[in-house]
Amino acid sequence: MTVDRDQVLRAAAVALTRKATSTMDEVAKAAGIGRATLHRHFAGREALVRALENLGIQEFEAALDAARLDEGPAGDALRRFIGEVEPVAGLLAFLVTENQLFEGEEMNDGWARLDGRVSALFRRGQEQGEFRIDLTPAWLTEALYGLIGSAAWAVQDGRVAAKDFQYMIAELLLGGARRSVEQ
Amino acid sequence: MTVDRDQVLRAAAVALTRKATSTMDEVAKAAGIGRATLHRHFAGREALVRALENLGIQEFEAALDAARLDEGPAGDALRRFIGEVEPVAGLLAFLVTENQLFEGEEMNDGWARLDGRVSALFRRGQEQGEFRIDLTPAWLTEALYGLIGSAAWAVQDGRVAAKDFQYMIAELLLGGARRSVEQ
DNA sequence: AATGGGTGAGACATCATTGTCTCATTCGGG
DNA sequence: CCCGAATGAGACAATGATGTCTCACCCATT
Repeated sequence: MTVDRDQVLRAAAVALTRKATSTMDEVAKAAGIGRATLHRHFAGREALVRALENLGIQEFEAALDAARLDEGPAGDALRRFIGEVEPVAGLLAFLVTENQLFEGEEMNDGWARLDGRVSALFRRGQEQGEFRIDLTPAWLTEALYGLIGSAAWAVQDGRVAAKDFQYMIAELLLGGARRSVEQ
Repeated sequence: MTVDRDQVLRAAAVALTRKATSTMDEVAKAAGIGRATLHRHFAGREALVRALENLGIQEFEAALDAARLDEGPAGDALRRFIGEVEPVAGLLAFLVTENQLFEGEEMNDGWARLDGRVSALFRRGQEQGEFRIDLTPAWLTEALYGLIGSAAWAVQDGRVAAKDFQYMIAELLLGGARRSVEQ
């Protein structure tokens, strides 16, 4: 009887990922509940998006933890992270394009923390001689986000196979398109 | 006196790139004209977005032409293209996220044509032994779009320098983050 | 079986945006 | 210099989404 808030959030994430301008009514239907109930759990659309933001940050952080970024070669850590982040890729793509989140001054500082951890991984890779130093950690971080979003979108659209998600992103980000002697 | 339609479109592109949900009133103000005039030139918001789509496709195609994709090494051609596409990167990022464009069946077939030309470049690079073959042309095309969008956003936000736009994208896409013997 | 909390459906007012219209003004070509 | 076309500002109705409320109903607990 009682609605599972977390389940509603995940359904909302799917609906909004598919169409960012979905109405509260569409979100409610996607979650299999009534619009009134949706409003009972989230004061409004704003609150819903904020809750999704928190969920996304939380899962992103969980993926970072599970990937153990500090252990082993930075490239391997990056591969682990991409594998862990795959289930949330669609939600993250939605949140990133929801640029109104980043307009106000009340920007969730969780993003900065996540950016910091990802940047730190790239920096570690550079300091240990594994990554090239002419591409800044900030850019590598942005690029990783962009590739994750692109891959999530391509998989959702059936242009690439879901099973290749981790491989495609990691190989492109680490090795690039150029054929090199190693590999 | 008479409004320059092309100039209005470019102003609209800037406004909508910055905030995808900008109202017609905001777009009009951004273009320095009245809302009534905006409606006189574009029958409605739908028509405006369609016009922007056509503009984006046209400029994208112009960038492809200017880059002479068939000439020389594929990597060099890609670099030229990235340089040429830089001025339209923001508009393209907006159009790609405006996924409602791709819901209806009346999807502008210009996108397929552009995708084809970009994919062909990657395929040529693979056939000539310049690019690795374990990453599909379709994925490399998606990745290129994603990186262009990420870079445009990062530059707009001041996280990376505008002058590095071409270099960052090309180096990452071609060579990847890993340090390799060549380079 | 009785009870109470949570829910779905719908009604309702409110609000923002859109699209259309009018009218005064202004700019440019003849 | 004058006339006409295009513009800006504002009024207006229509539309769609939002947020709130009521009420009947269902299910779980007691």
